[in-house]
Amino acid sequence: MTGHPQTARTKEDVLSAYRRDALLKAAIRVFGESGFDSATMERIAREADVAKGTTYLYYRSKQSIYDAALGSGLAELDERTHAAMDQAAGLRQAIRAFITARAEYFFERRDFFRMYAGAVARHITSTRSKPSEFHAVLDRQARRLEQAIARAVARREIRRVDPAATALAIFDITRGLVARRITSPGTRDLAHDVQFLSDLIWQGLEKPQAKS
Amino acid sequence: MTGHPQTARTKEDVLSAYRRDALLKAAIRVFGESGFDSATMERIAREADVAKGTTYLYYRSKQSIYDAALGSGLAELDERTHAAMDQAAGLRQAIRAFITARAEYFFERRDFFRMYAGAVARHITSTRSKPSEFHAVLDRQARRLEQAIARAVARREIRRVDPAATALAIFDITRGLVARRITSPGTRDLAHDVQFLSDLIWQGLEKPQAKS
Amino acid sequence: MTGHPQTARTKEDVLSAYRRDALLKAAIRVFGESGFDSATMERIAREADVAKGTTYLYYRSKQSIYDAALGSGLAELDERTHAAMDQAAGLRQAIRAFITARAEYFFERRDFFRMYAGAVARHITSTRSKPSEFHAVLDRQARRLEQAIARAVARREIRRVDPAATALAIFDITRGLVARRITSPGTRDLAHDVQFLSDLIWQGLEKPQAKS
Amino acid sequence: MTGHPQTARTKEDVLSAYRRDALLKAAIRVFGESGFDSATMERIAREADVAKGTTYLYYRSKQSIYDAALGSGLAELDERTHAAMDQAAGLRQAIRAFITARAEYFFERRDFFRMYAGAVARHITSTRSKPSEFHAVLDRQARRLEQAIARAVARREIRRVDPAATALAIFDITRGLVARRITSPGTRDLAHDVQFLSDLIWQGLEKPQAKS
DNA sequence: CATGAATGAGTTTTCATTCAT
DNA sequence: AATGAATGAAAACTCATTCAT
Repeated sequence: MTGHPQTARTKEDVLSAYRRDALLKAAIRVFGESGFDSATMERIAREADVAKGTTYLYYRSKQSIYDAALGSGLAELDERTHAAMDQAAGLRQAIRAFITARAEYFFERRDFFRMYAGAVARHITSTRSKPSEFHAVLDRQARRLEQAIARAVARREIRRVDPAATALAIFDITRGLVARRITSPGTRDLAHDVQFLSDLIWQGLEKPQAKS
Repeated sequence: MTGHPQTARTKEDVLSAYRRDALLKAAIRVFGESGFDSATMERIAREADVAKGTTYLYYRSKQSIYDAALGSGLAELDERTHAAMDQAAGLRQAIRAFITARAEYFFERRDFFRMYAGAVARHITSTRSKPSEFHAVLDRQARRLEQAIARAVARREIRRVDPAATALAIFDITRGLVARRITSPGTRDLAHDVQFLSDLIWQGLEKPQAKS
Repeated sequence: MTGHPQTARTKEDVLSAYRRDALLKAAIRVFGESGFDSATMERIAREADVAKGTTYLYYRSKQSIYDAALGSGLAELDERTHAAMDQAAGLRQAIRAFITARAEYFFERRDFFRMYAGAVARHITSTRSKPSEFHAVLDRQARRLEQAIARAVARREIRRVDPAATALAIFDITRGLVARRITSPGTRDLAHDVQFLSDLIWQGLEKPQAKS
Repeated sequence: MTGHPQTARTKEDVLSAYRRDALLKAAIRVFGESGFDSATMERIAREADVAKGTTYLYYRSKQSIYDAALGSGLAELDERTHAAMDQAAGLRQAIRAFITARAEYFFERRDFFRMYAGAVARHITSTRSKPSEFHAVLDRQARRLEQAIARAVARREIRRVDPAATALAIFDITRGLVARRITSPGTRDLAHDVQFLSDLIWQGLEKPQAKS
């Protein structure tokens, strides 16, 4: 009202954005370590260096901060995946890009991966099949891969496979790979494993070679 | 020792075994529906038709009944898987048997699958890497498949692949398949999907055909 | 199942009834002293000599124990009022009986009166006009007096007045009387005040004397 | 003192007075709708169009704004009541003026009435008999009516009654009338009800007619 | 003066676990 | 052994009040 017409506003906005982000980061860490139920708001607050009540200034409820944390990670993951796939020439490259991008992202953000894995489990557990924003996001992510496969089939790059089933298989393999390397700290080189899985799938998709 | 004739002892044993089993079945149902944290001892007891306190005569704690329930399902699953694989001639059959046996078991016991999926997530989630009986069991299950693959490599039935990595990929694909069909009640026939995945993997493993 | 087929059951029932009652009494005390919002379940539990959690074995929620406590007092009050009025011959006696019975009940149970007064205020406060069981009970209580008045009008015992409005006025006067004597510990004798108010109303209702 | 010319001081005073008033109005609205405990400072501030913190520049605490809001309404009510009674010739008119003035005021300010009713209940509820400004104000209001009655007795306008008890009865009847019409939106005309109650009391007070 | 972000005490409710019968 | 009443620790969430800007 009196003095800092723009600077003040901005400064506040920056602080506010900083808090939201710190809370999100803390939430990912805590939810990743403990899962939804065992995580406590108190701990999230402490890790974000704010008081318990402050959390509720930024997120309405435990569920809401959970959703936001999950969503933010998923969005970033999505972005990375697309960017990587867009660079790829041909399905073979696309598949490798898909697996690599996701695996790398998850490794950078192990806590997020834990949270993500928990969300998948939660999704399976919950009997009541609410439409679930989460399910929608997963679907969208799989769809991209699916379309790439469908196009490859159309242009006879690979044999006639069910694009959806194939995409999901790649999905599952990727998740499994990451899960394993995160729980049992990896022995070998990640790229090596990615290469192996890419090849496995790729060869599985190739058109049968004409036999002599 | 205090005068109970043999029969009485036996009768008690029977009742006791019956109770343990009823509790386990109830636990699988409840943990499957609600996950570890949201499941309540009260509900497990009620579904097993015993009083809440009785539960603690058979299992030391919530965690312990959880472990037992999970373990019992895993053991049965293991058994089925072996039985099916033992019938198989050649790796191709073995892979199909593996996928089929597990998928069928999970479909018969959806609640157990939910519990299992939750356990996997819990396992990923928990940072503290306690040795974990669960991990050991999973490992043992994968090992069987791994060995079959290793033998196939040795006898040149398939190309030289990393048996462990391959086995785990098949694991993941199977779990993903079941998860999807349980959450989004399937459209198509299970056998069809199993066939597709078996083929995908199998073709991925075959020795490159000699090109003319 | 084994030994005390009837005694045990009964003993438990007695204990259970005792607890419910102790909780109700404690609730009346605490709600009476602090009103709904400021009362705490912890304090109710402590005053009933049970642990906090125990309260929830007998009443589902704070609201529910509040309702039960209020309801039990209202029922007793109602009973007393009826019993007293049934003894009365003629409206004049009935009115006095009504005021006396209620005032005496409230004096025996001051905490209940406090709670009752709070409930009336709550009822006025709450904008959303939910049907409210409470309102219904109050209505029923007023109705009895109203009917007595209506009959007196019909048989020309008193002048033609609106029975409902009159009944409510007597209601309000009674409540006011009690409230005052409870907050400012009375100087004079209760019976005296009751007599005065009865006369005031009664004379207000009498048929105008024929003037000479 | 620090250089503000007189006008500035005044301007500030005006603003300050305006704020205090807006806060009081908002407080009455909010306390009336929700009662003391459920009302929030946040909401009062919002309805007064100031920030939460500002409230504390004008009132020390929630309790203090509550007291001020209640007091301001009571003062206005008092004023109106006096003005109306001063116009009245004779006790009969005075009683009607008393009831009418109060009822009308409460109807114009329903939220204030709700707050007032809550305050009465709060007053009954609180065991600790702090001297209570509120009690004093109520007393003062009753006193005026009481004196009018006492004078009427002295001049033999009415029979010998206890002026205090009578005044309080009229008080209670008035409050009850308003409460009922506010909670169960009235059917009939207010003036009609006021007339009825005035008559009821008046006839109750008249000197017994000489019987022929 | 005004603001509104931050705090943390306090409240209801749930539930694993114990224990007297 | 079986029961289920009792316990109390723990957790989400609210809100009066403070204080840096």
